[in-house]
Amino acid sequence: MNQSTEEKIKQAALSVFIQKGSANCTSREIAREAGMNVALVNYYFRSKSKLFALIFESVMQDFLKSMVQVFSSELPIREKIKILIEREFEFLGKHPDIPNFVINELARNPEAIHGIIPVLQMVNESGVFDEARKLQEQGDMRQMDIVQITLLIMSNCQYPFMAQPLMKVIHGVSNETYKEHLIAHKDHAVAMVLGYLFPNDQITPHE
Amino acid sequence: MNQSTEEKIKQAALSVFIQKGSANCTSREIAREAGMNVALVNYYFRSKSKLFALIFESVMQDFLKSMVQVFSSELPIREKIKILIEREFEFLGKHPDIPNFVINELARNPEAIHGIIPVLQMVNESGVFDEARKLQEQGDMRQMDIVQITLLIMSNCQYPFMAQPLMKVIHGVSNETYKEHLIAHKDHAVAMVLGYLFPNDQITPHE
DNA sequence: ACATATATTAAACAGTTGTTTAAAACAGAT
DNA sequence: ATCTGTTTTAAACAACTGTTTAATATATGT
Repeated sequence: MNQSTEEKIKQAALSVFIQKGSANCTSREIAREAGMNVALVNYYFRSKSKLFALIFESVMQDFLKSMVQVFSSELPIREKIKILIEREFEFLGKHPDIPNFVINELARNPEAIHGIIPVLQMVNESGVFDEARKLQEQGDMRQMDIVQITLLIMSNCQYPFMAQPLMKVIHGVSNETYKEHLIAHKDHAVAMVLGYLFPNDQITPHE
Repeated sequence: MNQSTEEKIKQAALSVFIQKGSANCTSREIAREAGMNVALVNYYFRSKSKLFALIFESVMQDFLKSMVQVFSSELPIREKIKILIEREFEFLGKHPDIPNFVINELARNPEAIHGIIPVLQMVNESGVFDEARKLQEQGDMRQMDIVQITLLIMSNCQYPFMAQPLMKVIHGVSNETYKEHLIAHKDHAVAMVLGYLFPNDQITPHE
């Protein structure tokens, strides 16, 4: 509970930025959420845009960290993909607003681009994609570009969370029902992606 | 070229709203894009939010129209899904910003909810989901909830367009290269979704 | 030509925005 | 207690927001 003022502001900014986006929230809103005066936000972080840059960078890190970690582990490729998708669903269950936030800022906020450099560095250092390519060459994996493999996995993980408001209204289901659909969808995503990437496997390994 | 003032404003509003979102653009910006005075926007549409409601409603219509149309056709189920995905890619190729726009407004703009009622009506009247359920019962289609089938299809169509800025920066590819990836991805989406929904088919029917 | 309704403009309105300023409250050291 | 540096506050700043007003231009019908 004994949290420094600086940390309180960061946490409030994280919450407000993700919920409303950088353009649709005010400095005063962040200050109110942190329970203090507006001037303090600029006292600690110079400007709203500098604070945003800081927050966005850390969100980008969290957003891609789990993916990178799984791939630098020593598991067989099928397990890696399975665990990757499961981890992604676990992460998104806790932070369902992050994909929309990230994609939206990247598309609409020119400043957001700067927050990406350290993430690129992390991804490159991890050698994720090189390893994926290697596994693809030596194995029975379907031949397709790494970009598209990434798309395959991320589409089926992130979109279901991003589209929650749309899906709820189209199908007229409650929050709770949709959460159950999300849980069930995880298994479909694993089975479908594995089934497509490894067409020679008869039955997707279960459990 | 002989376009009425009202239509000019609508068109400018459509463009600006989709590019920047309802919260991140100004009435003056819309007026400037339409080449006229700010006051005219309110003269024709009363307020910014009324104009937005109008635009959002029509975008929602376009957004879901093709999907509904395909399903009320008389094709066999596999063809329906294939054409549905291909149409979706065609539509998104022309309007890549719409999914992000729709999902973002629904998540962050309370007013956007109102724009959905006529769309719901359209979807209900079309009987899309009832027919999908019927096809599922009588055929060899994998048993899964309609919500999840919708998710399967929309995820693999819309996300690749929504994530374009993210993917470009992660994989370091140009606009043109990514466009090629999108084209190639369409076939993967068709094959993967059909392969998963109809597990008894040996090989996905090709062309 | 004139009268009337419509379309368009520049200017103003009150409220909000990010940011700065100057004063106050607080801490710790001497 | 006094000094010193740091934290916090209320108030102010100019710029910008959506919206309105009152005046001007344009079109239309007679």
